[in-house]
Amino acid sequence: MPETTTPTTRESKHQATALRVERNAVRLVLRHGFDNVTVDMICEASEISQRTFFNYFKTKDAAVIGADVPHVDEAKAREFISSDSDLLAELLTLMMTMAANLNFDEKLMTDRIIVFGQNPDLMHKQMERMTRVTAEVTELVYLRIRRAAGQPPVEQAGVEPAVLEQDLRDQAELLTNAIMGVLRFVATRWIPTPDSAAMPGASGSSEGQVAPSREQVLEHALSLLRRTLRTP
Amino acid sequence: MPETTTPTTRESKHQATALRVERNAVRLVLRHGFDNVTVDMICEASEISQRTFFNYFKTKDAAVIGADVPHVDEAKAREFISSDSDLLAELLTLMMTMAANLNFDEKLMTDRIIVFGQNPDLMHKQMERMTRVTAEVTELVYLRIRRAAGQPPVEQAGVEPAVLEQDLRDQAELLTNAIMGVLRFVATRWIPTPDSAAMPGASGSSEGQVAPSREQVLEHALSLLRRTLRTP
DNA sequence: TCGTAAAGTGCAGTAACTGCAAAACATGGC
DNA sequence: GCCATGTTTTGCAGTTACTGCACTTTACGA
Repeated sequence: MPETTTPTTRESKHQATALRVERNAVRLVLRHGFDNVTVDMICEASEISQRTFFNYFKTKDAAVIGADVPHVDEAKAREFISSDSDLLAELLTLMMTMAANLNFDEKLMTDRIIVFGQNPDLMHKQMERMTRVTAEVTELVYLRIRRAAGQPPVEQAGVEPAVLEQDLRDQAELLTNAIMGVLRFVATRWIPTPDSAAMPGASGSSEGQVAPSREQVLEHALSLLRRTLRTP
Repeated sequence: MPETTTPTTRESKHQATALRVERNAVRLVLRHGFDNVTVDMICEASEISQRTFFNYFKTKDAAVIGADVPHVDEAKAREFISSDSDLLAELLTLMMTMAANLNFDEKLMTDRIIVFGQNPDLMHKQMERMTRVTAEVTELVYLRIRRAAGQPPVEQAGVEPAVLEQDLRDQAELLTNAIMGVLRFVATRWIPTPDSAAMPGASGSSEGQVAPSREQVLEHALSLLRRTLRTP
């Protein structure tokens, strides 16, 4: 029962193949559109059999939007829970860092975002994935607002601590879901403008502002959100 | 070119068949689970050929979640735009009336909701459908908040009315997306409790509150939302 | 009652996906 | 270097959702 064998060949080869397939998938979809790309095409380009493809990815979608499921980073989670500044901003940031995952392949990531822009269905799939971790995020929000409410879990005067707690849970879930919507909004603004993708240089539009950075978009969305909430 | 012919036989027969298929689809899915129900099974139960099935419904999903796409009612839209009371509440109500559509078959509707509860994928599909009308709703919200802001479309002092208008559009879109999240939350609470579905009478749980009505759930969500927004 | 257009159907084909069992391969012990 | 062993890859056959096309049946208006 050899524990940590050579930490490489087996696993790294697997990862290399997965990455190659994902790249080919995204490239092909970018060129021909999702519906016009068959699994066989991706397989041929990646030099694997169809059966192997489905060993790597559960669905055709998965190859295009990426195999790795969004998840919450431990450290960030702790930081989030114990912070006391802007809840909305920090929650939104947290969820964005989940979406843009560990993948350090910059090209692949931006290409993917473009694909999302061109193919709403895939964007939905991605959002659907996000909702799979909703429960986790909700838990984090709950822990934070409970702490902020200054309540040790079940210590309360009267007869109904359970009710109050449930209310906090509901609030957490509600907030998480709402922020998910905001995230969707942010995502749409985040997609590279068709112009900027085509022409890095000035093509005719006056401003040199190539494509809004994540931070810019997020900041804009937040200020907008705050203003919106203040109005009614 | 006869305009309004007999308003019945042709069309009503079509609707009757569609309804029959939907009922069978929901019934079968409820009994066996979505993945264990084939289109052929639905066809056999409904006494139509598979080819006809796909003439009625684009996908297997469509038969289960219903053929009719959510849409905004003209009258309600106008009412919404010109109202000045609680924006959040009215927007949420508007979207809920979209989801629960014209179908007057009570049984079918509740069964469907149960199906949604048992099969998250279908719930997602339904939400995805909702997002298809996001643009429309956004437009309504925009019209309302623009009116509330007291701005006739493009009449403004300085050089940047376009910017202000775009900001209002962004606000509308953001709000719509966020409310969609709230709607999702409401939906989860809306699903009949497994208990109440099984046993109408008292089975052991103390309260006689069988299942929260739509109004109750909505009211709860709204009060929760308001409290949540006041806190941070 | 008949002609026409619409609705329903059979059939053949494509594409995503699954299970199974054989083949190819990598790895560690000798 | 070579063999035993477990893992990965693959081929193959089958299922299911879905589509286009051509043909039959049906409903409707004249």
